[in-house]
Amino acid sequence: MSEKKPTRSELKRQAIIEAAKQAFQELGVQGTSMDELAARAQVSKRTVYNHFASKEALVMYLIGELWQQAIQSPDCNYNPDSDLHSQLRLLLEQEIKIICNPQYIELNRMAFDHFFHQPEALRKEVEKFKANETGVQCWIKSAVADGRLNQLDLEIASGQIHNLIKGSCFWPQLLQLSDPPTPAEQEALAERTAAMFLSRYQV
Amino acid sequence: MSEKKPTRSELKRQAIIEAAKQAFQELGVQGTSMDELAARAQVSKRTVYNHFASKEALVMYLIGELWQQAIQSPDCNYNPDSDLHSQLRLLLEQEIKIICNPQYIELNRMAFDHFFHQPEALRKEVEKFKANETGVQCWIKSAVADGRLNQLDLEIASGQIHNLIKGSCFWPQLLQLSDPPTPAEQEALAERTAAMFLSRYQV
DNA sequence: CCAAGTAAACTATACAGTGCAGTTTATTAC
DNA sequence: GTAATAAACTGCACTGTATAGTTTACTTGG
Repeated sequence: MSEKKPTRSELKRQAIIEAAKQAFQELGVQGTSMDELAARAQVSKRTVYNHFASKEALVMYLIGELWQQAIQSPDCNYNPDSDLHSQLRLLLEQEIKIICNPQYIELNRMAFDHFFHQPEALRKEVEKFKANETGVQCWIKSAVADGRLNQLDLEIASGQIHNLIKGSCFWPQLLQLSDPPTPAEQEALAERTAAMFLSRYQV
Repeated sequence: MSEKKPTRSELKRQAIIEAAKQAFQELGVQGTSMDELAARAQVSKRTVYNHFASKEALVMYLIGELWQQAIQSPDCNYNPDSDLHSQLRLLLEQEIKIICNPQYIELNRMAFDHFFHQPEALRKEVEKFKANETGVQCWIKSAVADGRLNQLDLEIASGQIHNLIKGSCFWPQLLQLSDPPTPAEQEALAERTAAMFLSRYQV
């Protein structure tokens, strides 16, 4: 019974947030008026403004909120006693799964929409996501130190991996040019990316 | 003397087009009002509407015009008697040069801005650009037929090359996340992309 | 002369955000 | 239980601004 009852105010707030996520994704931030938004949330426009000082504030809140969910990045987990290929493949599968997550795409779509003409602000937002790329970098570093990969430029090598991945399952989805890949396609992508990377760099 | 005199009307038209290119790139399509545009072109707003029936028509005209300049794709040019690596490297350098062309980026930025919330129309526009990718495909096919590359899936293999390239010199520039690469950087990109591709697929 | 351009006012619409009077809901006091 | 009270929600009219596109009366270059 420590379960709390959500107050009415809380319910309205959630309705607004939910409607905003939906509408912003569907119509774009620019394309969604606050009247439209209030109608979707079945809430008076005044109430929207009681919860969020401005449209901008609402957008920034959503970006911040969704951003939180996407932080957790897979660990390094380099294992000196096991096959490089299967290790890398597994690591990439994890990264791919995160990137393919529709919410992750949504967030990026909204952020890009909002920031498309503010390159400075966009740069800042995107930097946050760079954190997700450190897992692979860490693994590569370990494998090089262990003498099982040739000397390489860490930035470039990990960049190559991420370009191979994102080119298939991030950019096209961001622009809705293709549907998100199925789990089977995700596995195939991890497989061939690992294969290509190791062909190039494995000792 | 067959050199023609641009009529005044022609001059005005060009001024409008020039101002539009500039303004749309700088402020975005949405962010540029027809008043602003006319002011930049030093032309009365009515004159803009005499040349272009609507803002939409102007945008579509620009997309079409710029698009024309970007079509010519490098030829196949597979040579059975020469080094694979240097051939591929050269081919990629050509493709990279096209992709890095600021006008090419501009065009895509404008198109994406305009079409971001019309996935269907965007898909159609982007398909036109797919033509640019056939050069590499043709080369790969020739090299495979010549027995100097292993069997491979053509779509996937050429996709890998283009993902490696675009991840470095298209997507980031499209979103103005980084500056266009210098010629030296372009060469390095061609070099390491060719190297990676051949590590994976060369016999 | 006249086709084209010009300036400026005008129409119509859309939208962010505010003000306010009245209503609902939840809490507290009796 | 019920009345008083505070807080949140509602509906709606309203302000101010931005912008696409039009109209009109006037000018000018070829």
